[in-house]
Amino acid sequence: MTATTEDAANAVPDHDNGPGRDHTDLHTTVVDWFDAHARDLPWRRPEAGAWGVMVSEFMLQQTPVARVLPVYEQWLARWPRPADLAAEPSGEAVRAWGRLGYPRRALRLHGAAAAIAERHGGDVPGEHAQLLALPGVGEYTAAAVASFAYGQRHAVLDTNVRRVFARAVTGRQYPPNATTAAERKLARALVPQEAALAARWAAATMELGALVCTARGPECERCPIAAQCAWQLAGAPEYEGPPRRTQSYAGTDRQVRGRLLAVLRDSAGPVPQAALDRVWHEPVQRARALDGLVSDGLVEPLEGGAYRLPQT
DNA sequence: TATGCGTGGTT
DNA sequence: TAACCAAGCAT
Repeated sequence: MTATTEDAANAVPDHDNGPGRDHTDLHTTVVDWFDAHARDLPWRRPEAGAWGVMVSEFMLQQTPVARVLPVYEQWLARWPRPADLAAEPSGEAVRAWGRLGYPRRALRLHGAAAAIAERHGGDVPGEHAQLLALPGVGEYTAAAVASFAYGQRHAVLDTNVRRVFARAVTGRQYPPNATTAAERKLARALVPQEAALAARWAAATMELGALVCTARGPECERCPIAAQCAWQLAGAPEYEGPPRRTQSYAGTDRQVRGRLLAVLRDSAGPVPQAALDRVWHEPVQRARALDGLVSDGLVEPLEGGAYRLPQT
């Protein structure tokens, strides 16, 4: 593969990521900051276990911590082990998901629990490859669970870490739209050698991005590495690059799906077609959205035109 | 690689 | 007040 413009644009100076470079001071500074400032989140407590970590990671995919907290607590109380969730219909997972958004995650978490019960004796696997094979688990989540729950050494590259590295190392206000090979390479180069430290580094860099090095209004005065931050040293230049397009929502199928599913979720039994028809005026889009929910396995059609959450 | 996929708080 | 943003994944 030839070097692309993007690769060149995201190249990191040799003095920052040269192979074998020692980043001990950086690791120490960030991890010490984490020890002093980390939030006390339930999935970080020892009693959460690997299942707690996995549940939290699913819920935190694109959903803020504050909204996850109450649902997480109820979820773990009801389904303390993967097999407990696997024993229930997937519709119960969708219902318990509530308004966290992206309800396909609930379906995938249920599927992951079933796979864990069947293939792994009911225990969340510790191997990255086995985690990655579970529904709803991608590169980030596999690395996060292996790192946080099992103390393994992985590059954990989420949106927070990408932003921290973009600023502190690459000198840009924001990372590229899509994760690049250069970002992955940099993340790997910065992982501490020792596994236990690597796991703390992963959590610490994420926390720094979540609390201090935020997307809007970063609080550089509070940042432990502001003095070494490439973006700060460059004078905090504004982001240059393709517009980071924000997703529209109003009037989309997603909005219609959300309304349809809300009715199903809040209803104990089957919902007649007529009740669903009331959530959206435009019949073609309404039917398309409902079809999509059915084909996604989020909704089950019944004889006679009624619908319900899946019973399987 | 670009797109679809929810929801609600913040600026 | 729209736009932005939030621990991504699957296709």
